[in-house]
Amino acid sequence: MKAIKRDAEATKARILLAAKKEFARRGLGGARVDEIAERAKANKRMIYHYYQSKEELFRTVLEEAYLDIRSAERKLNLDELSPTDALETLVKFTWNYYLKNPEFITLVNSENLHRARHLKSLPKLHETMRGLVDQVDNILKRGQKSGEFRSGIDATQLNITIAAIGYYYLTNRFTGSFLYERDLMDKKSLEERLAFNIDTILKLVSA
Amino acid sequence: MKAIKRDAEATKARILLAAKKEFARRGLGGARVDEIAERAKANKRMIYHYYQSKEELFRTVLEEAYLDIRSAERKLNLDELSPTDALETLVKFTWNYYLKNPEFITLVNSENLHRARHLKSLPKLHETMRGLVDQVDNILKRGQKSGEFRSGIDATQLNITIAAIGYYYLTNRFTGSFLYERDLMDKKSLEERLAFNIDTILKLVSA
DNA sequence: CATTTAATGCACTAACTAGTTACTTCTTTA
DNA sequence: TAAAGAAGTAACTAGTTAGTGCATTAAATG
Repeated sequence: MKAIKRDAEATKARILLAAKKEFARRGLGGARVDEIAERAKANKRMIYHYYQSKEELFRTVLEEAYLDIRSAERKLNLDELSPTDALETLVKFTWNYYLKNPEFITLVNSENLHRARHLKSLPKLHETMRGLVDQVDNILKRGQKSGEFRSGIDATQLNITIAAIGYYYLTNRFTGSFLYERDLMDKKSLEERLAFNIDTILKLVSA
Repeated sequence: MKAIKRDAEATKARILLAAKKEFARRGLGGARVDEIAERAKANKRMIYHYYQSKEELFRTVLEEAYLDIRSAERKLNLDELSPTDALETLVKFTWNYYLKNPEFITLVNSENLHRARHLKSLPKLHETMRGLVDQVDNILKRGQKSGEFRSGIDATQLNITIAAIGYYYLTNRFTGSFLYERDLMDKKSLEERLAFNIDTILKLVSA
């Protein structure tokens, strides 16, 4: 039975969600602890009670973000699809995940600005990541066997490329929309980009 | 004849260079004006004398950065090369520019975190950018005519993709090296990535 | 050489920010 | 039901940071 006025778990979760939004909006350096407290409808003291420091809170947010995207990825069950379908599904998924979770991109950018300092204390993520590369490697091998794909494609490079063509477009949507003088985020542009990305990847692997 | 102890131009330039480095290292929010002054071996008062505010200084740094990459791009004289060579040259150039000027990437990231707020007061950049897209469009048209390239390729999408496959790899080099458990920045990895990128683009356009 | 103009330096402030202290209020359980 | 422990609050601190006022010094000009 949950308490109404006092619920540690709920408060902790509210803080985490608020932190995710604030870190995504302003980056680690730009985020304000007071702002996170206000968004979470919690007292600032509670943040330090549950998460010790701003950096530790960031670390937790980052870990959650990576675990979430990888967990969603696993649910795709790519092994059950044909190699070509599997790859197309992965490209679509990656694109849509970035689109629906824009905070993921900002968090990763922020972490890279800090030279992956926080990630380094999260060794659990290695394994999760290895799984993804193995999965893509598997698709590639199946595709080669069936004659759909050419041989000699590096799974890590392909993975990076699939992420890159979506990530870059979305992370640079503001400067991009300005410089190319078109709204990169309207419905038509987004559909066009996704189609282009699928094309890029399929042409890259095809025999 | 240049003054020795007082040289407005030199001081101004030193401040700009120092600001570029500091903004690239920490982002707009994380950069410290005192640090810029120290790096520039100038008094903080001089920064405000020449650039009015931290944001105005950032704006200037950003404008310089965009003008510099576009100016370097123009020097490639892509129109004098065969379509395939021109495209390969552009992919190589983009990659090497990012590699040698890592601050460009960080500045762009920072500007996107701020929703391209500063860029919006720099209308001059539009024209410079239009030139680039036209140039790539020209290469595409020549390639289609010669039968090397397929038709129906959007120049803006291609441009974005050429930037994306290099940019993503390099901006995420810290998280990437950690997650993929390999040093993405050692000589061999960099060469491998460039080769993969050239391959990706050429397969994308080929007839 | 004298006067003006621009460059430079020091010391300051007003606002902000991560983190803490000291306290109150609620919930659980022996 | 009393006591202990956990959840929550408000006000504060110590340090930092962008931006300035004002005096000084060097170069330009007539």
